[in-house]
Amino acid sequence: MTDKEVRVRFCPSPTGTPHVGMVRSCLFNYAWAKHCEKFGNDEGIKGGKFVFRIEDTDHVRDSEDSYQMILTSLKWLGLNWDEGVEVGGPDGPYRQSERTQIYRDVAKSLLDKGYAYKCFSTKEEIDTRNKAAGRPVQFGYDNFDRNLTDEQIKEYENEGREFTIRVKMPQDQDITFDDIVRGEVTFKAGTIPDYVIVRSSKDGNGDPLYTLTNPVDDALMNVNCILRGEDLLSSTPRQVVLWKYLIDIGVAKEPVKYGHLPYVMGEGNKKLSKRDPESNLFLHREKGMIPEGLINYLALLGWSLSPDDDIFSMDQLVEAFNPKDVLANPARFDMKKCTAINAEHIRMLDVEDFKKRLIPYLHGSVSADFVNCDLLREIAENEPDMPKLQTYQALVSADKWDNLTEDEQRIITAAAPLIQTRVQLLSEARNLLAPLLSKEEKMNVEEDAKKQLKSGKNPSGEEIDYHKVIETAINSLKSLENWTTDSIHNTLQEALSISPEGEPDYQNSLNLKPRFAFSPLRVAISGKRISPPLFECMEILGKDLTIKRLENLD
RNA sequence: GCCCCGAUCGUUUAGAGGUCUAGGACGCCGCCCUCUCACGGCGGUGGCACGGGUUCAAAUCCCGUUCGGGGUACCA
Repeated sequence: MTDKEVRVRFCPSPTGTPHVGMVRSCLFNYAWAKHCEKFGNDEGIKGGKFVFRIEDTDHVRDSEDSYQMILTSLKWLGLNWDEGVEVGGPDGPYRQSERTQIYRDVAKSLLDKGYAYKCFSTKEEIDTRNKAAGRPVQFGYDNFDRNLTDEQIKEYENEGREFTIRVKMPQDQDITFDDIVRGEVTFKAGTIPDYVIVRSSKDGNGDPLYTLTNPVDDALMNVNCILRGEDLLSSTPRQVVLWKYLIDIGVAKEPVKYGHLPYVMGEGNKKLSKRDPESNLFLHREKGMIPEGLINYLALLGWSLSPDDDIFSMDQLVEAFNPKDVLANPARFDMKKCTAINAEHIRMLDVEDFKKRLIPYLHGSVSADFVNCDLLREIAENEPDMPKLQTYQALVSADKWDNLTEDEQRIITAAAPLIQTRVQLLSEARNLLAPLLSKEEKMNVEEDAKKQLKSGKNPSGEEIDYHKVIETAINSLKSLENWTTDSIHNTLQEALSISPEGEPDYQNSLNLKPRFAFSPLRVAISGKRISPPLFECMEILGKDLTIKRLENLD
């Protein structure tokens, strides 16, 4: 079975808020599994499975909230797994906290076979020996207990001393493996000391550590392709060695390939940390990144679809993706480009789809009681590691369209096509839609909009005050029966503006250039310098409200 | 200290010895379209870290240097 499919996995530790680097790793694993499933890999193996396992062996740092958030994230992004937590599979359970006995058994086998040994040295003893031998403290463990005699071991055990279990690293040969992303990587012989796989205890049943649980589970779950972060590159020789031992004791069946994905960096040259806002997946979501946009952008970090096309769908990614094409050098997360890519995907959305995705971002502007996203920001800023899970989940919850009033539905339906090219992030819709959703008869004029309220000159040099423009507009609109965008446009143009080129001059027009004619109206209607198209806005607002707002402009 | 990884416009990416006076995208600047803002269209800005090799020929291969990153945990 395992020789017929490529098996990859994503195995985060549930610590803190999901971040973009983690998502990118997950994405590439997902894409490769799906690619192999649909198109086969380079060796003609057709079949791919994506396993999702949780590595919760660090009881201090792990949290249930974090686990739930990871689930929420992957579901939101559509990165569905074939085997793993929640969905099950042949090699469960998929949470390491439920697999402790498995690791103990493997550790025992390793000990019996002589691939691992009991280490009674304490940290202090190791440091003391290093100091005495003139070695720096960073030298680390000196493999001292490897050569303990049976008598010495007995003696320590009788004393009741605690011991860890360490894996023997070959000291006389280089360790080489072929990294999918980086090519051949070699670690010099003798540079890696024997390492701990089980925490200290008196009976050898201490907590198993990542160094053991991770390779053991990969072996047991028949994973044959490991795509993971660059931070794990230097622990790979240890795993390469352990993997050989695991094959010998029958835990692993076949060799495994490694591919180390480059870091996602923040500004400058520092790794994107959990504290950086742009690393926080939920913050991106709150700002109105859509899954399509975020996935597209993240895939672009270290990979590209083609020389001249930056915008692509998950299907295109799956079809083209191959980890051997991933670049080895780290990439910086650029919010501007990420936002621009998101904007492209927003524009590609079906307008019905677009308008519904807007709803969670209109809190405060519509009647229904939606999630307060400002709370999310507050949480993220103050407690990046301890977010309020329920709040996040509320944002994920079902479509709220039906909770809107009929009037709100009407307005949003009419306005959605007007703003679709005007937002890069869904959260920007709120500002654009606010004047349309509001029933205020007098708009509060924003500071930079006030500058638009200036006089214009007509062709004969006569100065026309904006009050005159508004008054003329009101008079012409009052008698307008057919309240549509086109008729409003025609009416106002004939009353205020110069006639279009080639047309006869208007008889009773103010003869202003369009920007002088219409800017004051925009300000009266929206209170803003920037708004959706003016005449459409007027139609949506209706005649009464439009005229009221014009009358109430100071 | 030791080990490992990396280096093309501001950012990202194309480039696997000649097609490169280095291409695309985002950003930035300008112009056009235009009721504002966008969208769309057109144009511009801007880069092979440095030094040695190999070769008729190097962004591309090799070696150094520099700079950046990671590891050197009873974290993952």
